[in-house]
Amino acid sequence: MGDQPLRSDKAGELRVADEGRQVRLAGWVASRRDLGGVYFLVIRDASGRVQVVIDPQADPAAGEIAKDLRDEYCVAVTGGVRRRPEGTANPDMPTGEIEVAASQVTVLSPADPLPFQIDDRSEVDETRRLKWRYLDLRRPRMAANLVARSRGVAAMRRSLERQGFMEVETPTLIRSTPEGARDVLVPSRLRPGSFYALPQSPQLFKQLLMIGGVERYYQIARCYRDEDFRSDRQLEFTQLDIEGSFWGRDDVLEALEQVIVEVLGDLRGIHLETPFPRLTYRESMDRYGTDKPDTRFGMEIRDLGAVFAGTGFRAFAGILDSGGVVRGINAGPRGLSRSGLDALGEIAKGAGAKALAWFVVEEGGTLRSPVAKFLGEAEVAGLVETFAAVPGDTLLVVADDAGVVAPALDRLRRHVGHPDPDALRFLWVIDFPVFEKAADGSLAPAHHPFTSPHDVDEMGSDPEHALSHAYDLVLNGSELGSGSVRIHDPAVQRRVFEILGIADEEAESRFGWFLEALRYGTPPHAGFAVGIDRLVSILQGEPNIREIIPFPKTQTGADPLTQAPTGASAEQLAELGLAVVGEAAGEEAGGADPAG
RNA sequence: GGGGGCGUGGUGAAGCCUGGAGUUCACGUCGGCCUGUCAAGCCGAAGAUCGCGGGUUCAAAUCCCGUCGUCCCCGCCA
Repeated sequence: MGDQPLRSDKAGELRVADEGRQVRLAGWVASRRDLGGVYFLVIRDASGRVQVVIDPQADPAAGEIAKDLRDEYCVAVTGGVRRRPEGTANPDMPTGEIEVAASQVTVLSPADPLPFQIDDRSEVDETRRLKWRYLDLRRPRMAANLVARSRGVAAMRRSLERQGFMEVETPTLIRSTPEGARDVLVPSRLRPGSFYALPQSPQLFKQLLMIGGVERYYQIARCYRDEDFRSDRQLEFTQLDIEGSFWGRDDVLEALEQVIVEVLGDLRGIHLETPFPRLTYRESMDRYGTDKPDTRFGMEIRDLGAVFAGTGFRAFAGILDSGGVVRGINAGPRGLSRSGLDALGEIAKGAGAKALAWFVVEEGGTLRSPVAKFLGEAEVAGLVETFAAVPGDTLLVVADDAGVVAPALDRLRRHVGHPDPDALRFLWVIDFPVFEKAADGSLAPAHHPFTSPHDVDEMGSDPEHALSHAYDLVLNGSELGSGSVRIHDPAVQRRVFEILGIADEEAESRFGWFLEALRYGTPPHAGFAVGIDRLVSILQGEPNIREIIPFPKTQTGADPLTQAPTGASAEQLAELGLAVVGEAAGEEAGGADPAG
């Protein structure tokens, strides 16, 4: 050994062209087959795997070591590359034409019996995978996901560097600006009783960079939001954050389209057509009932107001008279039983609708439905025509306030739709409203208060209809990210705070440092942030972002591997001027490392 | 905060509804045989407080209550 390099070649890269070469491999024992007079090993490293043959007759020493090898031993192998004997090539392996005849085998590090097998043959309980995540990362699925993530991020950097962006880091210990999501707080030792927050996004810092003359900024930014977990949400996650000066919305969208094209070219080997479709928020709500439509399938929402204008069906008439809407989708040929249709009704109710009216189109254009008897001939014909329905189609109709009908039809549509799992439908949703209506009917800001409204006067006079320069990127029904044109005029910013009900003094105390910055010649600027975990998880066909994160946390914020979070020692708490009180105080702070 | 699913040798599953001896299957582990295998094969063995606590019962993996862990969804995520 000594000065000799541990490895001369990567296991997965050996080919027939290497025949006759002496090579030195290092990797893990992926499998060992003992045929009684000859051993076959499969050696795996990050590049792939290759078969190694050990002949104890020719090499008694190597044979002795091979006898004791077990799965996942870390080993070094020296030997000659040779073509496999006639008829023994393995077409399923890229290295299947050759094998390495070992002359020397060294155990670099033995391995205990494994808590689960290193292959993708069976689903292993996720908590177990996370507890031994370093072993899970050796499995093909996770290894491939790490590679995909790395290549995706590299493609983003490549595209942005080519477009003249500069990567700048922003702090992760920042002032808390309690808006939106809950902050993750970090206590300060030097100022006991004071706290930093971890950034929910680099929002204000990237705007300061614009004021600082950076003009084209990007960052692969870790973000923290202390809200409940979902399959697409973790306590910490990663965004591609970008911002540009002297820029408008279309500049942002076009720059990002180039980034996405670069990523897809690398990860999927396809060239996406640009520009991506753009829907206004209004259009998206009308056609799909959501601001993140899955356009991999049709079933668009149709408005039936004209069909039922003056209807004798009192349920519909009453709703239309009081300003509600009657809308529906053609769910296509479902062949559903009564109970299946009732189950759809439950889905609609679960989304807030009072009822679902279903119609099955029969031969001759008549409708089978509990409410068919209330409808006139013209209404039946109108329904069939509006949905371009053919016999066998199931029509699902909801009548209520528009704000109730949209989510109900959205949920129904997603439930009955059959999206092509291989399709990738990127689109932009633009012109979001400034405010969205909460469940209780009150108006709440839909975006952060630095988002530029189309017209700040309209924002004050007609808040319900005011639009903002905010936009989202959507892929296959998932929100990948959002951005906006920012306010660069301090006067406008003050008006916006005012309209949002944030008093001058409050704005001053929370954001004074930022408002002052706006006063020193702020360039018009706009930007965006893309959820990298979400993007890669969809491209990898993974059901959740934990598969894309090397060391994720469980739904309760725990890490099964390290057991984080833990309590803190009395010494740590004392230094920080903190005391644990209430129920939490009863729990043992045993996990803390007193040596800290 | 709410609704739902899951928890059975090291791993994955079946068993649970309809209670009756820790029963079954595949993988892994350990030992033996085997000189061209590649999810090697064949033979044999070991390995479990059925997540935990309580209750019902003559009897609980199974039924009930609680609890812990985990996953999915609603709320929440400017």
